[in-house]
Amino acid sequence: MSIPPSRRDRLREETVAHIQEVARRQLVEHGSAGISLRAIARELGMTAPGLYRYYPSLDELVTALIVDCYAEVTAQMERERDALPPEDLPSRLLAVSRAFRHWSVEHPAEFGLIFGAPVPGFARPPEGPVEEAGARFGQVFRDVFVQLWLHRPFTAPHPDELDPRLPAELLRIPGGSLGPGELYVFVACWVRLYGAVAMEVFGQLKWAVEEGEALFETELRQLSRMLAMADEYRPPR
Amino acid sequence: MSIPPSRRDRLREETVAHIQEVARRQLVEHGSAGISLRAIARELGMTAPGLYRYYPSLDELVTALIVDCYAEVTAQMERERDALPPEDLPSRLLAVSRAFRHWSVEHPAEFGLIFGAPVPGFARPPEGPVEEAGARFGQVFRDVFVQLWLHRPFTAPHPDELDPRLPAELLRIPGGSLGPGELYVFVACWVRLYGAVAMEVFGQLKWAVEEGEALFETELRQLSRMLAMADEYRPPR
DNA sequence: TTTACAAAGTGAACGGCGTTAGCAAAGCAT
DNA sequence: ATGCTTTGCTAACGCCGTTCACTTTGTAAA
Repeated sequence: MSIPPSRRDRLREETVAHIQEVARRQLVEHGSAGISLRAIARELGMTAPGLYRYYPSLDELVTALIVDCYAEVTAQMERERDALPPEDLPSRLLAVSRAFRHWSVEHPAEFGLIFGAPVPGFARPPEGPVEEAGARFGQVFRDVFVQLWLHRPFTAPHPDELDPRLPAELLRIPGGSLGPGELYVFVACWVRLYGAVAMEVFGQLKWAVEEGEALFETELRQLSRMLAMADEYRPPR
Repeated sequence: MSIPPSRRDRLREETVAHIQEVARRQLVEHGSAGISLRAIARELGMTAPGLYRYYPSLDELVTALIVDCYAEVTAQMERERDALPPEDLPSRLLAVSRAFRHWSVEHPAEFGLIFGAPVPGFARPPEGPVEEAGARFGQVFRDVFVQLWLHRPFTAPHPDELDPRLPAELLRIPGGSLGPGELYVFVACWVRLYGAVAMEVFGQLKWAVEEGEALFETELRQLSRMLAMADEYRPPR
């Protein structure tokens, strides 16, 4: 099945890695709109049309970058999670949440690319590798959440309290044995974390709080209370 | 103080309105990156350099657009608020929240422009009219929230439960007589609403919920519970 | 080892972009 | 009628993504 990579294949992979690297730096320094094939080629000592041997368009390059970023934040969250004992699920939930925020705050351009407004011209199709990378990302928080509920269930709202359209939708989430009420709590928790991080990264929080971490930690503490793990909340470090 | 507008001044204002109108349409149809001076000029029957008599750069035009959008969503929220009796504060809070979501869902491009990732090249300075428009926008939800607390206070977390850095920061918010705990609840509520709307508009919610309104209404209902107005929650329409 | 083929990269060109500079016409006030 | 300001134009510069035709280079088959 797997053919040993020829010399040319290795060279090609190296070039691809080089291109992504330079593109990533341009993303960081000039924003997603500042990624330019000509500038990348210039920095690599080649010409812009040559890049079309590696990507069919600028959009596809940006898409590859999106997949990369998803994989990066996913890996960081998994790393922080795996540094804690598998049975300490409260700590693991706090860890993946904090890892998400840390990566996002330290990579605002990348965060905007994958979690911000999809640029109409730029790609974001429901099929393909972006969706898969996004699914793998979402799995990390979800898995820890489900494990937490299995080992120490919390009290969730009764399904009657949910919008009548919600339960059917929520049950499509691959959430083990969680009921609609618990699935809503899961989504609501993630919405809160996403909201806090997005507002901080996008600079929408400065009117209220300069130090994003202070708000985020308070949110985590309140979330812990909601998940019946208030006693297990610990400040970071 | 106010000089009657001369004929030329009127013409100028009309041209400015025209430009913004066309630019807005381009924003809607092609995204913020698709706004082009040349295309605007083409549609207006003039040439691109002529536009520089009205805006010093494309960035400034986009900035003007941002201010416009802020004013628009603000006005819509105020309109929905004022359609309800001043003493019915729970209904007013629900109304401004729903108005925020409705405007955002129906104007995704505009939402991305004002609430999404700031494009590095594009403007978003802390001074100037953008900040003012943003402040006026935030005031709407905040005013209703403060009024609600004054007339029917809810129980907020004790300041000890907040991150130690938070109270000092929160007390800078012009929030009447609210204490740190109540101010945190205010910010947390807004973060939840913002998070739910941003995820819906940015398409980050589809893995969980197709119908954004269902989640949003459930959030509103849970928020109502938190604000001791659970009995006053009513589904929309 | 020669030959055929595929891959990688180039230069030229097209149309689009924001922006600047210099210039002509029109409007306004004196 | 004279000056000045405002408005808009053309031309140009340097970017950009993308396509096309071409050369060079590496690989594999004969």
